Amino acid sequence: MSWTDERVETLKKMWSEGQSASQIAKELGGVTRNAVIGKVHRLGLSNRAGAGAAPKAAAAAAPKAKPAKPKAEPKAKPAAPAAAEAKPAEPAPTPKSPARRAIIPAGQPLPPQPSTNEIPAEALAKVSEVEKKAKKISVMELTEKTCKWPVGDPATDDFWFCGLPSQAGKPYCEAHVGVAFQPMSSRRDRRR
DNA sequence: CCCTGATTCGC
DNA sequence: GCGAATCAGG
Repeated sequence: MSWTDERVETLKKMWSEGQSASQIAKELGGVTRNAVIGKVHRLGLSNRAGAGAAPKAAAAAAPKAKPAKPKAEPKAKPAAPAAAEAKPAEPAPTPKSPARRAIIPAGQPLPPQPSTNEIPAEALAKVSEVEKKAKKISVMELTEKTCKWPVGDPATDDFWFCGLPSQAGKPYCEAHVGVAFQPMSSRRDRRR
């Protein structure tokens, strides 16, 4: 398979939508997630741009020597130029917030329950976006791999669980993890 | 072990 | 340019 305009278009679209590389690969067919990621990088959209892309520009290119075990001596580490600008006003963070009363019946552990604290508009937007395509599964269908974020009022039939694929070890999907946990300041970090 | 994206490097 | 292999991490 080759990267036709159409396929690239789909790739861009899905990537900016937050789809994972494997999902995109599956959708396109004929390619692996590696191929997708590789293409994403070559296209220069490794960073999920599109909307609230925080301009984390000029990352200090630590002039540290890497004593590690270099397979091959790289020529240099050209710190990315990172021309970050274009800051489209973040669309209003979803005023769509019907009176949500206590979710979760009588459970004790309930990490979520936003509204009290300020959650990044981006995170909220992400959640509402996710809730639209949530699988809406019942409690019976929850597994180790499904997001267990409850939505709606348990007292009504308008209650379901997100059900989207959760990260290993985490009870929620990426989006819900974002609003469930405050300390999400440990991300975006150049490895190696 | 499941998954994620990131990077390298032979092709 | 491509993507498998590899790596780093949740």
